[in-house]
Amino acid sequence: MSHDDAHPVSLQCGDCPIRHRAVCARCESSELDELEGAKYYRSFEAGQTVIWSGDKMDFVASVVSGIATLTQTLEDGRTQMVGLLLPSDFVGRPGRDRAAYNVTATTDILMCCFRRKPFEEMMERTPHIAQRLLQMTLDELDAAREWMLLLGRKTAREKIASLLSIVARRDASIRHRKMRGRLSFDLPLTREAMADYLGLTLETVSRQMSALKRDGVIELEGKRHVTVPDMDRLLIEAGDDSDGGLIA
Amino acid sequence: MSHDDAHPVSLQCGDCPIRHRAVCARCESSELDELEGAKYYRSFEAGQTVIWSGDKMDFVASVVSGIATLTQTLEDGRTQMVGLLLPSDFVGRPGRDRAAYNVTATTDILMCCFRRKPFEEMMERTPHIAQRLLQMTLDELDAAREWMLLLGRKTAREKIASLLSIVARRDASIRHRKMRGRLSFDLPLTREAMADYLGLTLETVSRQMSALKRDGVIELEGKRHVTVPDMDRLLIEAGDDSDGGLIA
DNA sequence: CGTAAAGTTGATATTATTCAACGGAAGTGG
DNA sequence: CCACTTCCGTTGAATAATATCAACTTTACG
Repeated sequence: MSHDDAHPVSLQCGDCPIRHRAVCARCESSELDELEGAKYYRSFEAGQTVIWSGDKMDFVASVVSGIATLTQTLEDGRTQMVGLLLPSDFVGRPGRDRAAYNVTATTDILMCCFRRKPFEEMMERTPHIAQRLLQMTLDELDAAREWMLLLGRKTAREKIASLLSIVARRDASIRHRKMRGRLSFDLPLTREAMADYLGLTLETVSRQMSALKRDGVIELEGKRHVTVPDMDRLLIEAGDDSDGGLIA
Repeated sequence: MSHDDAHPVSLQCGDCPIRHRAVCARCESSELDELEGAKYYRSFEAGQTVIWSGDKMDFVASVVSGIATLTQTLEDGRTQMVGLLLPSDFVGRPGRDRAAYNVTATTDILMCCFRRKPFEEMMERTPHIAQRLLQMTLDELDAAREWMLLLGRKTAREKIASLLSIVARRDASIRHRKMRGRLSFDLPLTREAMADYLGLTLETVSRQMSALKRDGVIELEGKRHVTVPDMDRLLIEAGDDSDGGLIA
């Protein structure tokens, strides 16, 4: 079905780049040892489908590196992205054996996997895992609700500005930079993926990107590299609270 | 601030109508005894605000009866409903001391409350509560993502049909009826609340309700009582998968 | 090069919003 | 009991926003 696992990977949990943020974040060393023994890695190339909605899903996983998307579709092909999976994010649901969404690798990705049944048993025995998963799920629920506001009530221009703010924020957080003044980052999404995220057509995305560029809110080098001369200006364009914040 | 608690209520957990669905669903009788001792009831009248986004929130609660809404707003007043709280649904987030959303009573409601700190401590000790809360949160996340598809990609007519299907489904489930053939139910929302839920204006909601009525998809008695002569027809109008399903 | 994929832009069509007028039901006070 | 008001809902006409269809450009890549 796919050429994942072409390059088997081995990584000690102690050295794992997502050790402190993933579902295992709260585990103690003895708990980590058990996970260490059960885990296995899978990798997918950019563009590959990890799983189709409705398919049997006998594993759960954490994204170690790279970006994947969760999408839902209507019968006639209209599609809506419902989540963006970044390193440390969790895929799959304990207690459910079929995927509820399509999962697609946007860049090359590496995932740390566990067979579902053993993971579920481990969760029963290990409150630290369940606690962390609850916390992560609550965060995702907040993010989903924030996105509902965007989808239901923001204009196309505000939607684009919001997406750019979020990508900028994530990038600043990874590189330990402040969210002020001049910032630049790569946009890991095609115009079509942006459209699917924002509930727009790709033409509208393109037009609004051009408009933001024309108005000096952003600068573009090539298609994917964005520079924001004034972050506050972008946040205002996004229409969020003046504190620039997601959840209050 | 409000005239809640005008009629103090007392209810044994064993007799509680949401006993088997709420956050306490998995608790054993000894655990229930502990909850019994810590709980208190609050009631709100239709239209009252339970809590404002950003306010200090020192309790968590389950909705026992009635309906409440979770909404988010933009500075200029645009508002989006991000959740509908039905009996057994949980309000508040362990580990967070400020409300992230506005909570408003749509009908008169009764809530079973716990002070937040004691509840958090109880959760640490009682995996049954944490497990159930995780399950409920995952369900809410699925519902939120289903709603994202609606907000981002459905037409106004499909949005209305989807909302009616969901209310019909809930009503059928409560009254133990099948989702087939002729069905009728009360709509617990004003046109404005429907609009806030669906990311539309109230005029568009009104027009589409009229259109569905004109086309024979629904019948209306008064403004709030809806009869669906053919449920399958409504599901087709909603644009969901032919199996009529939410999550696959 | 030549081709495919991604992106841009223009013209036009469609959809939903906005602004405005109006109708009916429920509640209030004389 | 009747005017009066308010809230909720409906409908129409004009407008604005976004989608659709289509042509064309740029970039990446064999």
